[in-house]
Amino acid sequence: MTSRHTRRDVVEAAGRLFAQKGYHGTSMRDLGRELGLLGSSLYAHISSKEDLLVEVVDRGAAEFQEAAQKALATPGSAVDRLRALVAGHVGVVLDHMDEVRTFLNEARALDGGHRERVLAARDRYEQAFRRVLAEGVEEGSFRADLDPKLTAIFVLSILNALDRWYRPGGPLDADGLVDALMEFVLSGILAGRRE
Amino acid sequence: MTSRHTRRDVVEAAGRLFAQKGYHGTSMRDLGRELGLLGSSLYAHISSKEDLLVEVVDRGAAEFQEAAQKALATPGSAVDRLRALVAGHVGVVLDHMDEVRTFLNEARALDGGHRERVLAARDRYEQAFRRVLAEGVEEGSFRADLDPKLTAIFVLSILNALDRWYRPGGPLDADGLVDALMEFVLSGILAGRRE
DNA sequence: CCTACCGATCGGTAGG
DNA sequence: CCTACCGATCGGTAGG
Repeated sequence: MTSRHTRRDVVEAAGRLFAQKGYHGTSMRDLGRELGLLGSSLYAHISSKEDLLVEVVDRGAAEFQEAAQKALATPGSAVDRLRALVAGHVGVVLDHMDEVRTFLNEARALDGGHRERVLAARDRYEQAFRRVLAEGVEEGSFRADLDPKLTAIFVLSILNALDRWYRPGGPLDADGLVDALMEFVLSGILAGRRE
Repeated sequence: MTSRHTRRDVVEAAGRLFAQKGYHGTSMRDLGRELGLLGSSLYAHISSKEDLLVEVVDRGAAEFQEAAQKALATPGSAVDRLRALVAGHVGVVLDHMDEVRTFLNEARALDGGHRERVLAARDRYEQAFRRVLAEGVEEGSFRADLDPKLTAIFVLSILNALDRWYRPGGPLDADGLVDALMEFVLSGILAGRRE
């Protein structure tokens, strides 16, 4: 056997530590220790610490983008597509927590060009929500006075905070979480609006 | 004149840089440059970098706590108190953006004891929201099946993301923001629920 | 993947 | 608040 770790192992471990302690809070020696080797040995697999961050963040971005594309292809009403977007987001958070947290919190550690690419990816993702919200207004499902841009921000604010509190295996499973999210977003909290 | 900067100046500048680049992304020399002096000169005002973080974070926590206490004292219905909590939060974000961002994002850089204190402060603040939501259920303003704990998380998720996108001086002023937040939280986005 | 390093930068101190 | 440092740690490289 030649080497016991693949480049992929290194990127995954980096995601774990960047998510936990931040990019600047993680040293290459920390990362080596996580994998059971020396910091300097990592350079057999990668060429710089910043490259690692770029790769982790890009994976997060790609997962969200893919989930959004699938959700937008959901047939039915705008409500159905919004639910698909929310369920897709929950799925990405559960399956790729570390990349998601790094994508959301560590973009500022990237240099200008890479940071702009990440912000552009976030904006594209947000557009998927805006589009579905606007469709819902057109078809009459959502309030006529709804501001798709502002509302997309509100919905995404809730979704982007999931990694801060939601723990799989707790009392609320993924389906229950999606239901609770949709009820809150669709109907709010006031009583006496169903009868 | 003896010194041109007060301890307070140092703490404020630290808040600015910690909010912008993170605790680990800010060096004492960066902080000195921000104030026009050398990194080593800062130690005439403070005793360690970590102390600075503790002080910035504590200020953020105190602002939120104070705002919550005032809001809870608002007479009227639970809806009125919820609006007061939301308006108070918006006020704190607008007036103390740097401390807020440091409080929300840099707590993990604190050592165990200090970090626990911050998490306890966040929990107390969240409790204020839970209490008002539970009151609203009891008085019949909010849905009977509402989960105050989960709903508090949703509302605070939206509020805690404000610093990521809201810019004073833009098209939406603070009052308009509070109105939009309350409409979203109270009524959701579905059409045909008012008539 | 390790050994043996490199120059740069880190938080912080002594003394004025 | 500066000068002149300190030991520790940083990201990274050469050579095997």
